[in-house]
Amino acid sequence: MGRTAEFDRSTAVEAALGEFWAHGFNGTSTETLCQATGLGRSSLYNAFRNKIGLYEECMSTYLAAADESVDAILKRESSTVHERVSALFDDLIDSELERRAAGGPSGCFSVNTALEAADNPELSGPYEQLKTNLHSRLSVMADYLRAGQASGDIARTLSPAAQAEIINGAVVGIRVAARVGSGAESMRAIASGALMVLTP
Amino acid sequence: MGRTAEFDRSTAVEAALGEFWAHGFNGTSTETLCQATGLGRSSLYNAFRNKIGLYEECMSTYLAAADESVDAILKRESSTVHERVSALFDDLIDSELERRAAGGPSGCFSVNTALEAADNPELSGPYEQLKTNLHSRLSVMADYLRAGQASGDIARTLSPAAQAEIINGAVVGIRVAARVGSGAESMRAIASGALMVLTP
DNA sequence: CTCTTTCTGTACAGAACAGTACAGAAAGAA
DNA sequence: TTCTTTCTGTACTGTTCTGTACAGAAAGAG
Repeated sequence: MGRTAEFDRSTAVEAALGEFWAHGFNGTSTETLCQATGLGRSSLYNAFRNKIGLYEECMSTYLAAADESVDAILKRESSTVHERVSALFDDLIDSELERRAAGGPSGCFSVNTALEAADNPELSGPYEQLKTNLHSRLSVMADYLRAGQASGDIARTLSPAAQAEIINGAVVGIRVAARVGSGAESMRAIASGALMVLTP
Repeated sequence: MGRTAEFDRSTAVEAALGEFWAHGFNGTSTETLCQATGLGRSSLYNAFRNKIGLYEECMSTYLAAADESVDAILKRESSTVHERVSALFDDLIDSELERRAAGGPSGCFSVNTALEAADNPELSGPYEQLKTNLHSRLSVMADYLRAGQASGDIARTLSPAAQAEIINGAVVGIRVAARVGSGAESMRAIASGALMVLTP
């Protein structure tokens, strides 16, 4: 059976994610990753193949957690569709503020990756991961809004697909604002703009 | 007086900007910058001090051009405030599509920098440049919208400052969408959302 | 022309980088 | 115990990186 690993894989991935999130792929050295995870070089390369392999696992972990957090809010009972989308923004803004207060990285790991990976063939793997996730998220949101329009919770001024794009755009706007150190009011303003479009 | 330089400074900066824009600061080597600008290492370091010096000059150039382009549209006579903001989005989306068609870098150099520089002390110079520019842009836009509210062109539902944040958020959303390869409809949807908030 | 200054090309120094080789340690299997 | 497998630490390889040294080329000043 062989010697058992001394580290916890998901803890290591979480630590590596923190570094990649803050400093990007090119801005994070393998030495830094060893220190952050507590792993030696051999263990790190043995477990994740190489730097890109580790990055891809960080991305998967991040996307899965993000999806789950959104789903949890959207599936809440006893509230209207509009209220749940509003709760989504509240949750997003709260988590940004908490992460900032805790000294963690601001903004969104997948937006960071999107910008860094767009013209970097080495990162085409994560870039495709991310685009696939974006499309599925937009389509889930559009379906959700379509139901909201049918039930009268959501304005019918624009198509569900367009509204989904607007929500996603606002989420991106808020995360970038967080990254440049904007205050809570700025983020809340963006959220309120998107919500106005949904209000019947 | 000494030997005259064989290269044109602003042409070189433009070429370097293209590389930084596409691949980021960490993703662009000085060797690549030499090739893109056509300068030898000595000339490059002699003219711009170091990699960061060149980057800062790219940033200044980019921000000046962006400011000028926005100002030109906002100062147009013979149209309402609402129409000019709408023209701003049209121009933004057109330029993204054109740049994409021309094989140039998508998205926004300053948003890219914002995300890469946020936790990178080496890039604190450009990061501050960028934040200063953002604040001045928001304040100019808010003043502009305040006048629009007074003249009845712009809805009074939200404060001019909040509306300025919403417009800026939408611009960021559109630029990030462009970076991940989204189509024109996606970008236009985001623009239409922001414009709805401004419509009286 | 000659002198001084500035630019340019080559070649290089020193550091940081991603990834690997290998020996030894740990742990279950037989 | 002994064997086999897997993990871990150290040391290293070759590459790439930013920045510099220096000699020579160009161009105006006197």
